[in-house]
Amino acid sequence: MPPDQPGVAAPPDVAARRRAPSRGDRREQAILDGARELFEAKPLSQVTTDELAGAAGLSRSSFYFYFDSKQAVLSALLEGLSEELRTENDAWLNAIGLDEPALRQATVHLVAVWRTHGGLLRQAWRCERGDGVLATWRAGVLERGTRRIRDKIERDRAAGVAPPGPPTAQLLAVALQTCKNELLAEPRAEHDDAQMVDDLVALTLRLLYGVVPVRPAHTAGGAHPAGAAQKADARAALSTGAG
Amino acid sequence: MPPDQPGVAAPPDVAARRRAPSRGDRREQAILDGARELFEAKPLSQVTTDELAGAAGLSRSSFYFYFDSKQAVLSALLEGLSEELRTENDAWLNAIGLDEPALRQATVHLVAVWRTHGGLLRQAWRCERGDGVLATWRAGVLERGTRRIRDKIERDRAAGVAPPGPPTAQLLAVALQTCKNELLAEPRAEHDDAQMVDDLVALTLRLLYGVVPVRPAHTAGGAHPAGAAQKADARAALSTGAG
DNA sequence: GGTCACAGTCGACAGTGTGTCGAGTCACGT
DNA sequence: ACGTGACTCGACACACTGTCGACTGTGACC
Repeated sequence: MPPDQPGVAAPPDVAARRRAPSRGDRREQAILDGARELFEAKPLSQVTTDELAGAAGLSRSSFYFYFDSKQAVLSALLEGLSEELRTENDAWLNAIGLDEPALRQATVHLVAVWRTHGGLLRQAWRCERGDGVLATWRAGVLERGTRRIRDKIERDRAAGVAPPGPPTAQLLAVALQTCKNELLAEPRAEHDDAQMVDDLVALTLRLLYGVVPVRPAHTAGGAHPAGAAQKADARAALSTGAG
Repeated sequence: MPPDQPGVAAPPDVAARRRAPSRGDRREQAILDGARELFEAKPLSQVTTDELAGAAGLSRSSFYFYFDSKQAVLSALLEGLSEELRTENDAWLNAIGLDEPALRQATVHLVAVWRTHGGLLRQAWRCERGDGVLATWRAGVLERGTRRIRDKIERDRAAGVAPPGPPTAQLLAVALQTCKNELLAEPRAEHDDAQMVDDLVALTLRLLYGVVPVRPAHTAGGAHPAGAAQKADARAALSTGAG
C-alpha cells in the first residue's frame, strides 16, 4: 500500500513533494539500506563508493546522482539516530534530584539503541577530528547532551540535592556523557545488557551525587519504582553530610 | 660523548648495531621530527607521505626506505609516549586507599603530557577502530592502564577503603580512564591546567570512592603535601577492616 | 688509486579510490 | 509520437600509495 492517503486534499507543494515514491526514491532507500549494513560491518574508510553503489544495484557514477559522497550517506543515516538518542531521557533530565527509576528507564533505552545501531554509533563516536560530517554530528550530539545534563546538575546543586563541585557542572556533564559512550562502544563480551544498565545507572549516581544510594533494609528489592522514597533518602543523606 | 664505553669489549653484532650514528640515522630522525609537527597539526588521513618526505628534505620514494608507511612513523612516535603515560602514576596505583597527594601528582603529570603531545594523543585516542597501528596502540595502552586501575580498586574494596560496586571494578576502571582521556582530548578553552587537575582529581575520587573527601576542619589547606598522613589514614582503615 | 659492497636516492610505473562530465536511456504526461 | 526531466553509465582527470630498477655517494680493503 502506498503511504498516500486517498481523499485527503493536500496543498500543491506538499502534493508535489509527496507525489513521487517512485524509482529514484526507492533507489535512494536501497543505498541507505545497503550502507547501513556496510557501515555496521566496517569503518567508513574501508567502505568504497563502489561497494555502496553495488549494494544498491547501480554503478558508481549513478551513486553520485543520489549522494555527494559516502560521508553524506553516513550523515543521512546518523540523522535518524540523533533523534532517537535525544528523546530517550527527557523524563530523567526534567526531574529534580536522583530519580533513579527515570534514570534506569533512560539507560535501558540507551543500551537498546546501542545494541541495535552499535556499529554505526561506535563509528560516529570514534571518528577522526576533522572528519567533516562525522565530527560535526558527534560534536552536535555531544554538545546538546552536555548542555542538558549540565543544566540538570546546576539545578540539582542549586536545590541542594547534588553535592557542589570541584568538578564543574560542565566538566561533570562531559565526563558522564563521554564515559557512557565509551563504555557502550567497547564491546565487552562478559557484560550482558542488564548488567550494563545496572553499572551505568550506578556510575551515573556516583558521578553526579557522590554516593551509591544506600538501600536501607530492602536487600533484593529490584523492580519497585520507588522514586519518591529514593529522592527523600537522597535529601536526607545530603543534609546529614552538610550539617 | 658516544654511549660506547671504552675498554668494554662488546660482541661484534652489538658493535655493528651501534657503530653508525651516521647519515641514515639522522635522516630517520629528521622524518620523525617533521612527522611530529605534521601529526600535531592535522589528522593522519590528511598527512601524505609526500609531506612527510618533504619535511625531512627527501623524495617520497626515499621515505619508504626508512618507514613502511605513514602509520609506521606514527607508531614510532607513539612508542615513546606510551612509556611516558605508563610511568606517571605508579605511586598512586601502588598506594592503598585514596592517597590524594599521589593522585594529584600523577594527574599533574598526565595533564602536562597531554599539554605537550596533545595533537598526537588526541589522534591516537580518537582513531577509527580497525586502523591497524593506531587502534592497536590505543587498545594496548587502555588495556594496561585499565588492568592496573582495576587491581587497585579491587585491593581497595577488599580492604574496605573503597565502596563495593554495582559498578564492576573492571567497568569503573575503564570509565575512569576513558573519561579522563576524553576530557583531556577536548580542548576546552576556559579550563587552564590547574583547574583541569583539580577537576580530574575530584572526578577520580568521586568515581572510585563515592564521595568528595570531606576535609574535617582544614578549610583552605591547599598546598601541603601531607602524603604520609593520608596513607596512614588509609592503612588504619585497612587494618581495622582486616582485623 | 682502484674497485667493491652497500647504504641511500630518485624517477617512473602500476594500482586503487574519488569525483565530474557528457552522452545516452527510461518513464511519463501531453 | 514525442519531448522533458529523471536517471544511468562509461570514460576521464586527479590524488595518493607502494614497488622496482637504475643510479650515486661513501667507506673499507687490497
